[in-house]
Amino acid sequence: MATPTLDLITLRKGCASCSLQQLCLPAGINLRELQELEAIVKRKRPVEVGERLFRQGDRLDAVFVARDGAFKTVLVNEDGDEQVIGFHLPGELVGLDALGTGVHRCEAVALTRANVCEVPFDELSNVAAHVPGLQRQLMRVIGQSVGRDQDHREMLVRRQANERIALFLHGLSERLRTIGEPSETIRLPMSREDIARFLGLALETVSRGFTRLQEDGVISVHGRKVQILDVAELDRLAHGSEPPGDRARVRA
Amino acid sequence: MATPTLDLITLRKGCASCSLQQLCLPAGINLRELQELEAIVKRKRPVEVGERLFRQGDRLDAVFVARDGAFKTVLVNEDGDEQVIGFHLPGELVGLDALGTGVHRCEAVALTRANVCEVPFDELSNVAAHVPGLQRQLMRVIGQSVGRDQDHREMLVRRQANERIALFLHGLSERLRTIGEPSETIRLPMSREDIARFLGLALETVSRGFTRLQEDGVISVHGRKVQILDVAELDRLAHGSEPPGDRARVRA
DNA sequence: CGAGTTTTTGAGCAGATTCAAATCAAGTGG
DNA sequence: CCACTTGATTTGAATCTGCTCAAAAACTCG
Repeated sequence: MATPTLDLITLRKGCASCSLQQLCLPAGINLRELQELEAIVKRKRPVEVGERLFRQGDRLDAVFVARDGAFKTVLVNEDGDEQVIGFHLPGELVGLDALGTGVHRCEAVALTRANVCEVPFDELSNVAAHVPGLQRQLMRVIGQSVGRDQDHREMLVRRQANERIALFLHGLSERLRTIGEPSETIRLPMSREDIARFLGLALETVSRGFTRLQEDGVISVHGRKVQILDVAELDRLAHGSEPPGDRARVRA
Repeated sequence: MATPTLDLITLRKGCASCSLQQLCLPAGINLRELQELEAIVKRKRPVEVGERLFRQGDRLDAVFVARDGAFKTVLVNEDGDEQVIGFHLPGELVGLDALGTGVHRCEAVALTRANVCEVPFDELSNVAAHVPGLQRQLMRVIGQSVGRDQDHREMLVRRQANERIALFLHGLSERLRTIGEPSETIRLPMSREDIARFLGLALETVSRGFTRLQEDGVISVHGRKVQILDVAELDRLAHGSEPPGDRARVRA
């Protein structure tokens, strides 16, 4: 319901006019090079909720970027239960998990209806090989992806559920801001269960965490609609300053 | 105490005769290319325990590979306590964390006395740019590094301390095997505290976990000397099949 | 062999999990 | 338009795991 006209434009006009241009692969290359990149980018019909871009064990043949919508990448273990290893917002590459082995270790599932660009990996490598700007940018987006992985781990090592949740919301908000979306009034694309499986918590613990943050006046929650009321406080909680004791008042 | 003669050899003869050749950057390139790579590799004097290869905030100017010994990479937060984000065995690249921003997000600390190869990153990029085999291999080792990050996260999302510990030992053993070291009789290069900070647990919990595994006959522990007695069982625990109930016997 | 460090062990407690039930949101079909 | 179904989220109560603090035991290394 948010950006139907935009989609049409980007669909027609491609990278050059895409609002994500500065964040995505095209960043920092000139027009001629852009055309070369654009020649290999495929724009597919919208992906429906629950559809997969690739599955575990698939050979790496393309990387994907959502122009809108959101994805999760999950690891399904032999018992059939899934572990969420990442959420992907527009402009963030999906599929880099296969770089090492050439085979996907996880699968990418659409959390919302989404439009994606598909970039065949071999061709991307080829173009990158003789377009230094793209090479560099590719390295950069890979690096950013690694950075998000590290952020994830920073959440997971926190021992307090509330810290993990605060860090999660904080990080999500930051990422929304960098892609130019409202970062304080959020409609979460993922369920509580997804969040729980992402944070290594029980679903109920996530729910309680949200409630707790609401009681403390940090956010307001209505199902998946979350509003950040006190950015500074969320920040503080995320970076795990004081233990939740009542010393907070003393220090403040 | 383990490989002093080997060090001398690799020191003199370089990549071509290094036992890690097949795992490290040189894998899959021909002799001429190897010489080109070798020309930029610096081999430094041994690094002492506790020495750092780089610190948080340092610009990325080189990546490192240990020929022997071990490193940890840590993140030190504002409160001064450190989070261990990785352990690095011989042949595994250290320093890739800076790919995204060009600045190191973490610091690399020697856990043992170690010999390292230092590869200036710019020069590596240059050589890689016109040596496709190296380019590919670079991607591969980056990918492997990403893979190890994912393994780490797989540990961290586990909610049971014992599962995390089992997964840790299991993964370490596998990695030792791939570099051709004894994988079932291990001398851990890291302290319980390092492991705890790596797994997001209290140090005591790690210790108890080891003890528990020993009581169950899966491993035998004497301080840092660990012997894996029941590989299959460790595997099973790591992949978190049945909850520790007594159903195990029924299924067995 | 001692001093210092690392590891193990113990006891009590706080926080997260589990299981269960209630509430809420959003469709669907009458 | 409303009652009803279905799925998601929240809340409650009891249990259990892992944490903290404290002390003992085992290693390391001059």
